[in-house]
Amino acid sequence: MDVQTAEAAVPASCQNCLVRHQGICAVLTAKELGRLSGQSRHTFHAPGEPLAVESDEATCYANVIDGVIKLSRVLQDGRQQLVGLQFPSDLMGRLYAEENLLTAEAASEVEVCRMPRAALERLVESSAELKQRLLDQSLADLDQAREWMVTLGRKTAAERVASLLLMIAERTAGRDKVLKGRVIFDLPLVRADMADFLGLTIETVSRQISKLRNDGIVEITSHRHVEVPDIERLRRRAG
Amino acid sequence: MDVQTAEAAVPASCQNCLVRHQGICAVLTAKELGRLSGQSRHTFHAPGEPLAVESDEATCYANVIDGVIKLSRVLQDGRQQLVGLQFPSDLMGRLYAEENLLTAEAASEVEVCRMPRAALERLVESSAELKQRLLDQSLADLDQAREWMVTLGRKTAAERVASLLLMIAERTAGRDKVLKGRVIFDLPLVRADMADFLGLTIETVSRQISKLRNDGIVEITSHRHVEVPDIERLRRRAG
DNA sequence: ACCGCACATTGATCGAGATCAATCCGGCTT
DNA sequence: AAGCCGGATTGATCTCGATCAATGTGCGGT
Repeated sequence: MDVQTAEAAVPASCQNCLVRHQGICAVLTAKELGRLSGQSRHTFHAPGEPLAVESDEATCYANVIDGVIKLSRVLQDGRQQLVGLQFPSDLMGRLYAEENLLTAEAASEVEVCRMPRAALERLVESSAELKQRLLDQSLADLDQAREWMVTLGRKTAAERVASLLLMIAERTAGRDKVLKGRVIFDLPLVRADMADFLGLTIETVSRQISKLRNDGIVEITSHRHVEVPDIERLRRRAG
Repeated sequence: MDVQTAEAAVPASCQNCLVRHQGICAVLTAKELGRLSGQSRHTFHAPGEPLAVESDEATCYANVIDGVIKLSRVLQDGRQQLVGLQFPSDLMGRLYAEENLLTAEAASEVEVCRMPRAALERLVESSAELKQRLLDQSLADLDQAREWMVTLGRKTAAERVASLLLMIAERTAGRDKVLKGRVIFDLPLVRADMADFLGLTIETVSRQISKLRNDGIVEITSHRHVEVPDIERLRRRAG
């Protein structure tokens, strides 16, 4: 009964949310969820649409519901580097930052749940579990960022492209299909984004993908749809 | 009086510690410090000595007292990438990790204060301030790692070397001398380490340093000692 | 003072990936 | 169906940084 009443108290907007039981929402009580959802709004964004711009004032956090968001930094002369991707249930926004350190834009069609900075930060102060969750998340993000430093600093173009496909396959696994080693997914990124993530040019990314295709490591139809017959072979290519 | 008695309760080993009022120790009470110091031991390490090895069991955390520690990952074939540096008052060790994700080794002569994993983790559970400090630290580390992703992915060799000198100058400032724009410091890294941090070769690092010297951006005597007459000029070179 | 060794610099050449330049392809509009 | 347009592929050439190879330099030991 308790469970049912508690669940009944979950706000309607959260009831059938795709990430209700993932990410930060997983550790919130119905009451906390209620408080937060009162100040949150779901918004939808087309590919390329900016959700946050570097050095703008940071006004809100956003929980990713669906789609993929790319995080990037640009140098004065326009050179761009993607520094991370955010998948559903990831929280977008650097905790405690007064201004955005990164630019965030929709990579694919995206749905997010935006909430004001103060609302989340207050909740963090009152919920040790939430704070723990955020600590765990930032530690995992740090691990990932360092993993990419190795990719960017020491891997060849071929290994970089394989590493990216592998990373996306792994983060997507479960959401899409996996049949005894065969992984199927859709790339959330266009070639230019892949190049900006990997510190390469579009042409080099394209050539390396062609090579992977010729070698039977991946099967690609329609530029975005990827099938990996044997994920271990891909892993070996990733260095 | 309270302050004095509290301070008197600070364990002798912490009383004149160089980082007593920095890093995680800054937020600990005399009592907490006492509990922790009972299980801690100061150790000294020569350059090159490993303090933790990738994929070994993680047995302890270590607070850096003096010197610099390099964090790195190596690929199977021996290619190496430094993914971070730890300066005095930084805590070495990935929170909650059962095994080391990175190799840590002394870059210079190093003094650390080692404590068992369980001791620190228990303390984190009992001190919200400590947990907050660790959250702040991991967020800052994440910012830095992403900053380096830009350097590794999109900057030229010349910009990378300038970026590294700048970073070390900034993290060292205060510890060493700064006189109206002129920054003086000692490199904690040999050329090979710099190359592994920047995703370059020793030769390229050396050539770029020579170029900076010829252009009057830096003055270098004895390979390790660096003087930067105008830090802003260096910053412009860093892209 | 000399040697030896580790680290650093400098030079010559090579090659992976960038750049420049055509196509190519699939989805949309008219 | 034709035309267009953004993204992707493929090819030719160039360039930055890697690689290969000496040479230089400072420091500790004898």
